[in-house]
Amino acid sequence: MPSCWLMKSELGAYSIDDLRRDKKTCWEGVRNYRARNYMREMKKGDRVLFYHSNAKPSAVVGLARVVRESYPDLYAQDKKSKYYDPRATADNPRWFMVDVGFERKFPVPVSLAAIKASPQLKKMVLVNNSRLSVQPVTEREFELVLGMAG
DNA sequence: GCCAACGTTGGC
DNA sequence: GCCAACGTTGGC
Repeated sequence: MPSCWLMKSELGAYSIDDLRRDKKTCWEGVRNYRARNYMREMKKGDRVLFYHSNAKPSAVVGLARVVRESYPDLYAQDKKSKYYDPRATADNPRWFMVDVGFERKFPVPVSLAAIKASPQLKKMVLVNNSRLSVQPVTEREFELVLGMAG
């Protein structure tokens, strides 16, 4: 059984509509070790809740799927990139990314407020560590969120 | 290795 | 725009 994850994107940076248009995208720019480590655990076919942060309201807005397993994030070695990190080298890329493909957009987003209000979702990482941009989701949590999306 | 200072994330 | 929570950096 594939694992489940939640990945955040700032609404203004890259939205579910952008992913629907692009069909798939590389998830560059993650510069947090925990988030990076989770991406390295991802397997092709894993399911992803796509979350908009800095949105009104912030919400899970759709589904994506891992279509390529982790590989070096070369933006870290590109001086012109805003994701440039001088410590990243060809020998030790330091940062990694995955590719995710569009699956579907929810007709009704599942807001953070709704998730917080659900007693069954109290243990979601999203509720307890609001800053982690890539996080694991249990099978049950995943299904519950899907159910709330109608 | 501790911890203060600083920067970033992200909800509100 | 504010600020709490968290992560990172760097002096000692």
